Amino acid sequence: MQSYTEENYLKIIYHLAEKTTNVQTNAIAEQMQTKPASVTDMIKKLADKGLVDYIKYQGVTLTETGKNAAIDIVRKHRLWEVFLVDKLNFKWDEVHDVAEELEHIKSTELIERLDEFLGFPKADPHGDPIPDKNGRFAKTQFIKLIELKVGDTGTITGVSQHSSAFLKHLEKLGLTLGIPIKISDITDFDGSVEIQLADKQVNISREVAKHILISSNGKN
Amino acid sequence: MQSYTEENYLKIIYHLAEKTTNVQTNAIAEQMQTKPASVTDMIKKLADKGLVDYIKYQGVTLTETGKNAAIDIVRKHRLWEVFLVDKLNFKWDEVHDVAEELEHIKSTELIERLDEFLGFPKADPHGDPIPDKNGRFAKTQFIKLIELKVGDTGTITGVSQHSSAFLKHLEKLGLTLGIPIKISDITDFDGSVEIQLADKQVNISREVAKHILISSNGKN
DNA sequence: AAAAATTTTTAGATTTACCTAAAAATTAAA
DNA sequence: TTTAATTTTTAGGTAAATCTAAAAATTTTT
Ligand SMILES: [Mn+2]
Ligand SMILES: [Mn+2]
Ligand SMILES: [Mn+2]
Ligand SMILES: [Mn+2]
Repeated sequence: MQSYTEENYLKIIYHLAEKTTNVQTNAIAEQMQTKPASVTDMIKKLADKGLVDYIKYQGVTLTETGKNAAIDIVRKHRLWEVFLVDKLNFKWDEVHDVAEELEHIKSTELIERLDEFLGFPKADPHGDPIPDKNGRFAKTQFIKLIELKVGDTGTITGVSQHSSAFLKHLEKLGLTLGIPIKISDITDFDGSVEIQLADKQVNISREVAKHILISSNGKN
Repeated sequence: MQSYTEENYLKIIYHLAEKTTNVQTNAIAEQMQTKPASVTDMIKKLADKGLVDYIKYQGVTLTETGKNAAIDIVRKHRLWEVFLVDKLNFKWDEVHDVAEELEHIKSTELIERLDEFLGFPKADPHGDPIPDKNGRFAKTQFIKLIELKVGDTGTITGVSQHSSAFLKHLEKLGLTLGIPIKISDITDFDGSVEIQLADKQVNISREVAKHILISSNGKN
């Protein structure tokens, strides 16, 4: 059994490992909002427990055990987010912090029943996949909206930025999950993207377009 | 803001204060499953924070602030228990431990929405009253089943013992919340109580009868 | 391949919540 | 009202998770 803190380290290492194989001390420190020296201490502890492989100065990778533990926490986090949005009517920009706490509640029974209560959802309110109780989930192939060309169509199925400010912005524009879109223009001047929605057109900056994930209906 | 541990101390002091005015160090230690020396340490800390009044060797009492904090934790505990039973189909003997963890999740918004989602319940699965968001709740006047005389009738509305063993026992006998009962006999030999239910008679020991709470329909 | 910059680790402290053992105060018994 | 038993506190320490400052290793730049 891991401590609250150890669980947070595992989860953060897991997420960082989605981008780089060997996760660096400084990167962990930044995510954990702590100092590199503290990270080194914790890494040693996790290595002693067999949760990470660690070579001094070379960063860490999760062991199979460590990865499973991390995925379990991700599962809990995302299920709780679904609960908060679907059952308690939270907005998608309001759920992350509470889920950060709820994910540490230790009860397998609780999570299985919650999963059932929610109807075994496949994705959380931000479009991120929810691992099943065996830790399995489809590695979804999203395209970043910014990679689409004029005329391409698709459906918004995720975001790669979870800050409240960003999510509220999308909400205001009507760019929420499940919304079908078509790229109507890409501005020469600043590269901003004009998007055709069912009832209106909206213009978003490249920065915003980078963080919207699309399941493409095929290019044209 | 209190730590997880401080919250547990406050809650335990609150419950102990329902029986005695000045709560003793040893009593707290027993409930907290820790040593008296540790309790003294924590009491000093809580006193410094203005959550308890403390005179050396004289025990503690909660301040107004401390009491409010304690009631808030009790509220969360009981609401989560209702959630677990009503929504996730846990049995009344399975919810306490998980609620012990959930009660520490820090989000006023979460609890208010949960309360609403549950339909603003007035009592938890054990019949204990749930304080409203202002900390107010009716001080329910229960009679212990053991105090009833032959011929008295009433309804089971609470239990004063929350152990899984006890609750499972009651469940098996059909003695659950809301069940109307009538005392049909009190055995001379061992003082055990014979109870008439809608469809059957059951016999319970004095020890069990002590921990069943009845809202009386009046004596006869 | 040095020098410079960056990253990571070690060393030594701090804080929180514990602990044991022993001293002090209070309460109960003789 | 002494003595005995109980309760509570103090003193001194431990383990987990931090921190700062300084040393060591690695990487990047000249
Ligand atoms: Mn989240
Ligand atoms: Mn999410
Ligand atoms: Mn309970
Ligand atoms: Mn209860």
